[in-house]
Amino acid sequence: MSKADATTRLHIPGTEIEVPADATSHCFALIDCNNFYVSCEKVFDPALRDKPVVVLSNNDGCIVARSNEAKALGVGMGEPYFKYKETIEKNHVRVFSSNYTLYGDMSSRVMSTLAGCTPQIEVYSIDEAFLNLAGCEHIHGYGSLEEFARAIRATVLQWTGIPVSVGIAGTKTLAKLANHLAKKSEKSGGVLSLVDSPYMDRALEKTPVIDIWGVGRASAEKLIKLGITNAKMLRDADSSAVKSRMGVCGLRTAAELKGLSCYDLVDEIEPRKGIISSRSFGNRVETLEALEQAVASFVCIAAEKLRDQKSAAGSISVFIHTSPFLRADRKYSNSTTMHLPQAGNDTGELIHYAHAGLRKIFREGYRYQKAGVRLDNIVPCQTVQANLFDSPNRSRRDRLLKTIDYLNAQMGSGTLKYAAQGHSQTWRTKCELRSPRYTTSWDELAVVGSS
DNA sequence: TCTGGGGTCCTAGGACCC
DNA sequence: TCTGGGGTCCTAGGACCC
Repeated sequence: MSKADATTRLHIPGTEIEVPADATSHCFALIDCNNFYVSCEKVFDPALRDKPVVVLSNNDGCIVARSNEAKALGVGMGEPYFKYKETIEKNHVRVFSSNYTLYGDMSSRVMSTLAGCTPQIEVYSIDEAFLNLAGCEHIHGYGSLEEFARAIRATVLQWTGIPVSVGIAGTKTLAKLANHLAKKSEKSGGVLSLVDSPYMDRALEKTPVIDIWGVGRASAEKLIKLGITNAKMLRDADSSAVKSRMGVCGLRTAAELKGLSCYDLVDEIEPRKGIISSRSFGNRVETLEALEQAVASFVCIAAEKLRDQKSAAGSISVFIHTSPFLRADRKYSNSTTMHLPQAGNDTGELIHYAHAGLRKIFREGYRYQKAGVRLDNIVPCQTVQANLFDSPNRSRRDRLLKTIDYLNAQMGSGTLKYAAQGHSQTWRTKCELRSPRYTTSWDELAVVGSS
């Protein structure tokens, strides 16, 4: 298919990142359930309507969902419960411990409703999905994308009781941004499209960098120091400045804000590359025996998930750490990875290795509050053949470009990652084949070429 | 003249997402 | 006093192999 060819073509000198040839022809919708966990609770108890409600994390430690009424009281997302206890009691906020079985079930109902609306859907998280809306409004006989999106929204609400917001745009990052604005704007009615929108610049201007999908706290701080405070400024920023602060991810985000799609819809569910089962203990755990018991039960959970996805673990990691809120000099953490002689998913065997790892790291520490276990799957490894160069007199840069041509021709898919590694007093080039999504940049090649 | 070059695996940390 | 859990990807350096 021509689309596959376009997405795998390697970087062309002079541009910062590779962008697929059809990057401007997409139409994504991001459907996001409003206050999802709270909305689930409200479905099952209509008396909660218009009441302030919050849902707490495991161990009732943090607030992980808030109704609009609770948000209005200033209750923060991801904040520890005890900080807001007073506000919550004073305002008769209803408090729920999380019920992930219920949320998982409601999520499947929402997702299957959405799947019935369009042929292509990517379930992005428990409460979000990307849809490919290209051409859909005509198939279903609607006059516009927005009209179609409003119909989807009404269907989900009617069939599941869950209110959703819809953002529509040419890239995933812009669809996220549109969704964000749809949630904030009263008059949007929960649907906002930035496709061919005269308000694009204004929408970007209104969005602070921290609210951009892919920009977290660390990058936001760096961008603000550069004077880049909103999405429009990031879109129009100098690429090399963005690259040096945020790496290739930053370049992709900036490209997506320009309307060049770098992230495609992923509609196949890949097996997990690692499985983590970990828990904070309610109280301090200090003996090896207690930790062994905890680790054994975590391994059981992880091994079951492993068998569910029909994988086998090649290694198992165990980690322990004290509360992250202790003073620096009281903190301790340690971890180890045990390699299995043969990949497996037998609980007993995995517990055996996990315990061996735990004993190893326990000797070095003194007090632990958290313990967990992680399984790493065997990941197939892709290889690039060497012996690409026959003429040793060619300049390095020239040879690298030859390599790119060669691999383009040979592999058909996949892209190269280049890095320079100091070795003796000279530079060494490294190239690894990675999955097709990753791209290289001219900057890196230039460093190698000029050294 | 010009220190070799290509490649794998591992570790560890950082950043981001929900 | 009380601060979640499960993920992905990227970067960089080092050891080691032929």
